[in-house]
Formats: sequence, C-alpha cells, structure tokens
Amino acid sequence: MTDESRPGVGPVSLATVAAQAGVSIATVSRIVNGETRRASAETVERVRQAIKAVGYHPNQLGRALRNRESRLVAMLAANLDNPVMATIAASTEAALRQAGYVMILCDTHDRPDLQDDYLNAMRSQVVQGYVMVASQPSPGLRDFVERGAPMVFVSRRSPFGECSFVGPDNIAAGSAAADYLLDRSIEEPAVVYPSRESSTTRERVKGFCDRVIARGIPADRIRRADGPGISHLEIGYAAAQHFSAPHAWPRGAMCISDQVAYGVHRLARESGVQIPHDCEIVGIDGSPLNAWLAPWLTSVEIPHPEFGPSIVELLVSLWGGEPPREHLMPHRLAAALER
Amino acid sequence: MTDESRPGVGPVSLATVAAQAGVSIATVSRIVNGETRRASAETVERVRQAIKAVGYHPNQLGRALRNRESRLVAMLAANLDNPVMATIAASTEAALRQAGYVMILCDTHDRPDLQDDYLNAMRSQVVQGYVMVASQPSPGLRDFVERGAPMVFVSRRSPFGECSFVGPDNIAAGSAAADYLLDRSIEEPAVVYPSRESSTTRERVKGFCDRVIARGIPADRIRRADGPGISHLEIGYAAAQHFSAPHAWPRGAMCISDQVAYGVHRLARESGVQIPHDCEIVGIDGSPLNAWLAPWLTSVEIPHPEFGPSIVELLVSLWGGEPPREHLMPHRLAAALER
DNA sequence: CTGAAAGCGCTTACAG
DNA sequence: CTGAAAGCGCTTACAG
Repeated sequence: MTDESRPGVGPVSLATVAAQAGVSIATVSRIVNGETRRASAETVERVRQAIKAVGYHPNQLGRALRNRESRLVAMLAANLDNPVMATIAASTEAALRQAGYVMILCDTHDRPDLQDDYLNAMRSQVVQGYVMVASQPSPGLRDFVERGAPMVFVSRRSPFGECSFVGPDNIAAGSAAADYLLDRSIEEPAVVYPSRESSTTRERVKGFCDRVIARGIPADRIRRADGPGISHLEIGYAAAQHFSAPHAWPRGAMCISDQVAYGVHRLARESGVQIPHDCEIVGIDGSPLNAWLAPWLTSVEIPHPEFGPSIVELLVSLWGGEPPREHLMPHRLAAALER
Repeated sequence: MTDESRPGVGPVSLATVAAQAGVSIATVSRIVNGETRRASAETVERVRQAIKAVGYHPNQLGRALRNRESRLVAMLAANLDNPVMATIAASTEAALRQAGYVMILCDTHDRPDLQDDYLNAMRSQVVQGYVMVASQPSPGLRDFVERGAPMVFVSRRSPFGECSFVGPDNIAAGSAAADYLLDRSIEEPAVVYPSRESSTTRERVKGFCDRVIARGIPADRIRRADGPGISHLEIGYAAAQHFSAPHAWPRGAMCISDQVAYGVHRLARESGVQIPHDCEIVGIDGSPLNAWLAPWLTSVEIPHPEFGPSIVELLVSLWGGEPPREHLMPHRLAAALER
C-alpha cells in the first residue's frame, strides 16, 4: 500500500495505477480521460479497479504543464471588505467553476504597487486570464494590457486602451438618480462623491448633473459635496459636513454609492436632520442590506450577482480570439421602503 | 524575437534565456534562484541581460511539479456574500501572500455536495493546505480529515476529530452578551438563533444561558426564539415573530449574530417597537457597519481581520509536522452608540 | 565555474 | 488494442 497520509501531495500518480493494473501509463491516461472505446473492456475494468484501489486523482500540475493550460484565472480586486466586491467575487467564482476554471483571489488594497506584484505573481502561476475589479492605473497593468493578456475589467474601465468591460452604465445610473429626485420636485439637489478621481465617480456625477441641467435646473443650483479618503463611509460623512448647519441641508441628495449614503446619513442623524423627511437620499448599488438597515434609502440597484456570468462570457470570447467587448448591466430603481 | 503577445502563456522559458545568453538552462536556473556566487560575475551579468531581453518570468507550474510544492492554498467558505466571511477571506489572503502562498477561493454555498466537489478539485490542483470556513459535515471532508490533510477550520470546528481551529470563544462571547443584559437589570432576557443546528450557535446560546442561570435567573425565564432558513437576516425577522404583540417583546435580547439582530430590528421597526428603548439588543460579531447603520446595536466584537495571520500560523505549524492546535480569538464588547 | 541528465505527472502522435 | 518515447518548465546531484 502506498503512503496516502497526505492526499494530493502523496505519490499516487498514473504510474502507480499503471503498475497496479499491469498496463502502461499511456493506457491509464486514456481511460482517465474517457478515451474508453480504444481499449478492451477488460482493460478498462482493470484500470478502473486499480484507480479505486490506489485512490488516484489526476494531478492538474502535470496536466497544465503538458496541455499548456492551467485552468486558473486570477481576480485582482481592490478591496474584498467592500460588500460590492465580495458579491462580484462570489458570482465570478461560481461562474468560473461552472466553466471548469478555478479562481485565485488577490486583494490589492487599491494599491498600484501591490497590483503590479500580483500581476507578476499571477503570470508566474500561468493563469489564463485576469479579472480586474476596480483596478488602478499602474505600470505593470499597462504592460499586460499592451501585450494583450486576456483581461476583463469590472466596475472600472481599463485606464489603457480598449479592453473588455463589465459594469453598470454609470451615466444612465446617475441620470436615473437625478430623475428620481426631480420627480419629487427637489430643485436644488446635491451630489456627494469622493474627492479622489475615478472613472466611475466621474460618470455617475456627470450622468446626474447632465440630466438635472437637461431638465431645466441651472448648473449652479446643484450643490456639490466631496470628501477625502478611500472609505466611502468616511467620504460621505466628511462630505456632508459641507451642509453644515441643519437648515442648510439640501432637500435631496444623490450619493455615488450606497456606502457614501450611509456616511451622509450618519452625519444627518448626529445633526438631527431627518432622513428622508428633511432630505431624500438616493444612492447607487442597491445593497441587499438596505431593506434591513437603511429603509430610508432609495437606490439605483446594480445586479452585482449577475456580473460573474458576464465576466466569464467575455473571458471565454477573448480566449476564442474575439476582440474585447463591453457588457453594460441594467439597473433599476429600488425606492426607499420608508418615507 | 519570441512571440510575447500573451505574457505568461508565451514560450519564454529557461531554454529561451539559455539560448539567448549562450549558457545551459542549469546555469540560468541557478542564477534565477539567487545561486549567484557559483557562477562567474560575467556569466551572471550576461544571463541577467538575457532575462530582461526576453522578458523571462519563472513558471510556477514547472517549479511546483519539480519541487512538489505548489504554494497554493484553498479556502472553502460557506458564503462569501456574508461580510464576516468576506473579511476572513481578505485577511487570510493577505497573510498567505505575505508567507509566499497564493489563495484559491471556493464558495460552497453551505452545501455538503459542493464542498466535496471542491475538496476533490483542490486536491487535483495539488494545493498544500485547506482553510475551511464554516464548513459542513460531508463524506469527503471526513475522508480528508482522516487522511491528515493539512486543514485549518475557521469559525466552526471540525465535525470529525481534533483539528486545527481559529475562531472566537463562543461560550465566552455568549456569556459576555448575558452580562451586558443582566448588568442593565433585564430579568427576562431573550435569545434569538437559527433553528438549524451548528456548533457555533449551540455554544453561543449555551454560553449565554449558562451565565444567565449562574447569575440567579431561573432557566424558564429565558425566552427562546428561533427561525428557519439560512439567511441570518431572515432568521432574525422570523424568530422575532415569536414576540408577537408589541407588549410581549422582551426588554432585552441577545442575537447570535449581528445579522440576526438586523432581522429582529426590522420586525421591531415594523411593529413600532423602539430599539433600544423598549428592547436592548446585543449581537455577536461587531460588524464595522454597526457604527454607521445600527447605532442601536451593542455587539460582542470578534476581530475577524486578525484571523488571517492566525490561520496561516496554524497551517505552517501543521506543515512543520506539529499537532493540530486551536487559536481562540479575544472578543470585546462594543456598546451601542445610541441609547 | 558549468553542463548533461534524470525526473516531477501528464498527454499524444506514432508505431506495432 | 497497447506501449515507448518525447516533451511541457523546472531543479539538483553529479561529473568534469
């Protein structure tokens, strides 16, 4: 009996099975791979027995090396503690698994240098594709993009050239938020966003402002509030300070994410401002927690659980040699449960 | 020039570098691995040039096969959409990375059959260790445990024999919750939990009840409310129905997780019960969101961001041939921000 | 100081 | 119907 104290690291290889069954490893390999009609029924049976007897499981390392495909895909995400990214990670993992791939997960903490470290490490792992969730521009990333590595960008577009993309239509989402507030006759709406640049923020804010203006409100009637840092919660809290005294709060505000909205809400609570009575808030994301903890929040819901299948579809099409494409995911407005 | 259109999948191997530099692959290998004093300075230089010129990056597949170590670790988590597990995943990933390992992430959706599929798939990937977050009992798992696969259980203990474990001291956490309520002179405290069995739930409830009783309150004065299903939010909401009419609500309740508490709170809100004024709630987890969205919630805080390093430490010690150990993480009470 | 060779586990054209 | 051999990329004892 072979030493099987450590399954998977143990020495159970094709050779073990071959010896046990008294055939060549070529024959075993064929049978393991279902090439079963090319062998005698008797041999097939004997090999199957042997496989069971020794507890054989194919070694993907050997396969990967030989077939030049690791069936590994890397996801580089900016911050897994963010529930939006966690949901995207979960749905992508499920979709990859279904397609027969395995997901390596990397948390870049939104740092370009770490992102580059990870890109290099993943190349060394011979991953077959890269899923970049809310990536940052970085020298390494530029390099990979230019060399045509199979990459799908999620939520944030590639900062370098045309690449596959899965995400919401941020402009449209911003417009939808504007419509909601304007339909409720709010005439000096505010918009709350991170000071730090990003295409997502830019587009959402733009979609919002353009629609407000298109509906006849002068640009200078839009109140803009931004906040520093990286945590959207803190950003919302800090940005809302611009509303200073209670009587200066706007009657309605759009926040570029639900988390920003939570931050704004906290300051409102501390300031005695009633949400949504005094100030209607509309966020973007449609977090499932809203129904439970933020019934005061209206949100433009993005179907993050459906990102996974789209991401895998785009990856597969890149592998098939097709050009990069974009999947803009639909949104829908989820009105506040409570007035 | 070699075809480098697909970095990492391209044909840039030791052989490429060797040819470019006019040396053997053995020499290149040594230099790549820092075995630099055994070669002439001139050769080292020439090889370094060649590495740059052809854009060489070592292939981990080859290394793994030869060295019999993949540097891959699998995490099987019950549900990544749960923020607690997302945080554990993030911290584990970071700690593994720091130790030079790469994390494959699998979401088992709390299903024993999927868990077994993943275990087998991961063995085929030749992972060197398994991190089981809130695992279920399953035949495959039993098998792996019995064969001594290097495994660390997180949050829920192994259902089979002694295994390494990282998690809170659930009994103590339950006691702490009891103390909080009793210190506030609540004499008929409630406890809210999932109907479905799990060691975590059992221990937290036990810790709570034992302490309540120890402090002189008869067991039958503890109001027990459970709810069906898998979502802790829904469980809390359903369980709180046991409190039926508003006047029947307890003056204090401990929920075995923050998410259960959110569910209870939703029903309270819908029923016109004021939290925490009418009913003090204490949860377990200490979600970072509490300060923002659930200022009414007191919570026994578990340091999930610190799980990662402990998990890796236990894994490393298993690799070193040491016996399984347990790391019980400390908790602290985070009182509600709002009264 | 450097290289040829063996071998990690696998698959596949080729020969018989 | 079956097997010997080559080779995927790598490292390492061994020989020179």
